[in-house]
Amino acid sequence: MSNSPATIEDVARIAEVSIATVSRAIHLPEKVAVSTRLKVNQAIALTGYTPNAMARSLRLGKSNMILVVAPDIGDPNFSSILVGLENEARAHGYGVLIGHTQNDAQRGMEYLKFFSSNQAAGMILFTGILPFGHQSMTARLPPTVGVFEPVFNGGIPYVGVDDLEGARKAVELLIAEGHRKIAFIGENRSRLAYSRRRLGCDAGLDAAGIPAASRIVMDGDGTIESGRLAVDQLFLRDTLPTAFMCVNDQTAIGVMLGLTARGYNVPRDFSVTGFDDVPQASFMQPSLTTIRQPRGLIGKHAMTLLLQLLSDTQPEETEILLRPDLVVRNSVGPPPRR
Amino acid sequence: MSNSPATIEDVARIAEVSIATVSRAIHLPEKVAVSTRLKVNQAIALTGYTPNAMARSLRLGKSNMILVVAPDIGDPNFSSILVGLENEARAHGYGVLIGHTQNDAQRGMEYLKFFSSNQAAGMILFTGILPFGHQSMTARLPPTVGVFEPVFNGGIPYVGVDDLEGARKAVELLIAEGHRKIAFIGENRSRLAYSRRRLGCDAGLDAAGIPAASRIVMDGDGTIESGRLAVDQLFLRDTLPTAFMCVNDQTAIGVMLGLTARGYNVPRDFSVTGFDDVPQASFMQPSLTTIRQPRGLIGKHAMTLLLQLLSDTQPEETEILLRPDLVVRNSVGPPPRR
DNA sequence: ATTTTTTATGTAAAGGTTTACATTTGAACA
DNA sequence: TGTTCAAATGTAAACCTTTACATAAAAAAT
Repeated sequence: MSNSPATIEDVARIAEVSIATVSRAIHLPEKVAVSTRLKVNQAIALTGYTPNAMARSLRLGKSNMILVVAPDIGDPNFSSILVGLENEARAHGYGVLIGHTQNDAQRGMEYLKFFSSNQAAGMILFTGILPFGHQSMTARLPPTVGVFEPVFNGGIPYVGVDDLEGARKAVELLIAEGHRKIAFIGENRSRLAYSRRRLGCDAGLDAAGIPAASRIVMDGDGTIESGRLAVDQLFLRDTLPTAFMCVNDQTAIGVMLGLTARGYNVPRDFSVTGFDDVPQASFMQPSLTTIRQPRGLIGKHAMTLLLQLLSDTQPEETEILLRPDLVVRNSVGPPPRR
Repeated sequence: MSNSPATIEDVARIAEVSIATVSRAIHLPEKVAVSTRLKVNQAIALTGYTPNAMARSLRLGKSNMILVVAPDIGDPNFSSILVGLENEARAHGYGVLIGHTQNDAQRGMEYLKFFSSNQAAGMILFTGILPFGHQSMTARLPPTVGVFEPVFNGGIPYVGVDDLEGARKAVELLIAEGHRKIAFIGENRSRLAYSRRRLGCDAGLDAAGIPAASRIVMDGDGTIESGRLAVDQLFLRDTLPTAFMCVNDQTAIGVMLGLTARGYNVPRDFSVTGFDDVPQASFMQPSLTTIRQPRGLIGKHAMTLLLQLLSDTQPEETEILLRPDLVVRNSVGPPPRR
């Protein structure tokens, strides 16, 4: 029992074979005689041998780590997706590295080093923007898959929820409850997922024959604050909606906070919907009606896709859209009589 | 411009020196003549050379990755601590790997492979229990630091908030408001942080001269559900408290949900305090009075400590306790008149 | 019994670093 | 001018794998 970890050579010596045979016994067991395979396995068990991942990666010219880049690790959507990613990665012998950029291109660039230094084989992008400056145009990108939000620069496979369909379900619920004046909160041109949600909202309103002229759209960046702000701005106008369809749950929370602060009751006076179903949504007062993101599944699929990319299997699909489910809670009711 | 990444040899050729000199120019610049240093740096810039981390780790017998193990990545406390850890790690040339065990010893064991295979140099433990079975007693552990909660097995450095002091601040607020019948919700012997909070609560009650006989303690595991359950059980008894001091915010949320469901108003009928100040706490109705965890700071300190351990610097302190701040919001008021 | 084919194993190189040791260079000294 | 010493650089080994190629052994074919 030496105290430094066992190497393949220790195993070979004990099993009385060459190191090549040990390596083969591990990676190509069918190429080695049953009797030797047995000896090798015993030696491995005896020594507690684990292959040195560094030496392996060096020889193979390929790491077994996946870098997950997010602008904000604290995003309530992030952790469940990460769980999905991590499970799937581990099942295939990969580990997960994380990095957060805080929307700083400088920091993004630093993560590129993980690839040039061979520390990571592929990348999962949590937000739809390549975290690198425009230098990245010259350096070719590592195998990359976007999650949660389509990648703006294009050409990068993406796994997420069907935003358009989800938004449509939300607006259809509001229409079914009798709402006709519906405000869309969180218009944002630079967020592709948000644009799609806007499109879904419009599609639903179109289908219900609600004239474009009567629609209200407020800008927002998806933060609680932006939701609150939108409410304040709306109350300055003369026409108020009866329902707020928010681009995400954070915005919806902001809207509800804004309405409550003004003494209104949700859903009696106004209805509110969100999107994402973050954990918080179910504990609001009232609990928030929203669209569920299948976060674990998104992570799983994205990792599968990336692993395919890494093994040079051309994946058949370049955009996987998962089904969004409507989660009906207590923030939606019929519009008040006027 | 070849398409495979530049190696130290490419740099050496261009700078017209040996690879040893290049290596030294990078790691021991003072050992190399100014003129050559210049040539080397130019060659590095020209080639875009980044040292191959695998080769480096192999040679050094040491990885530059830190494994962060948590039972649940989705824990609302986790992400901010992770940010602190990651910032500090990156500033010292380390990367952060994450793993979640879901309290499964089997999974925990798998993460041990990261060390035997040299993929990680040290470990941050997010919860006070070693994630390995009892085999770990034989294999010696990698350099490890606990965060958020002291490690049960002992002997492992720990960085967290001063739980006792924090709990004491919370209970003192309740006492100052006039409460005398205070229930502690979330007693749990296997969670060291929770035990300390209980101790802090008792200390505050002792100091106020509130007799031990009049105290109420309910078990709980820190989940929302356990908070709700505790309320249900309390209402079966004949003596009710006027205030609920909860072991963490999740529990407090559960308690508030339980009280609201029964038609009571917080803080008019009952007061509630939490612990942690999770993001959700400020958006509850009413917003939750709680104790703030300096999460980013905890991460930073923990990583500093671990880095010291890794460089064989014996750290002077083995337990770093950060100051907990009371965050006064709207869930606490005077007890109702009876 | 000899040759050919198949199967199992071994040998040695390569992957990109770091660093102990050896060598060269040039300055300082006698 | 020749000798000594310090500083700067180079050479080569080591870290641990994987795998192309070579070899040996066994099985199959002649």
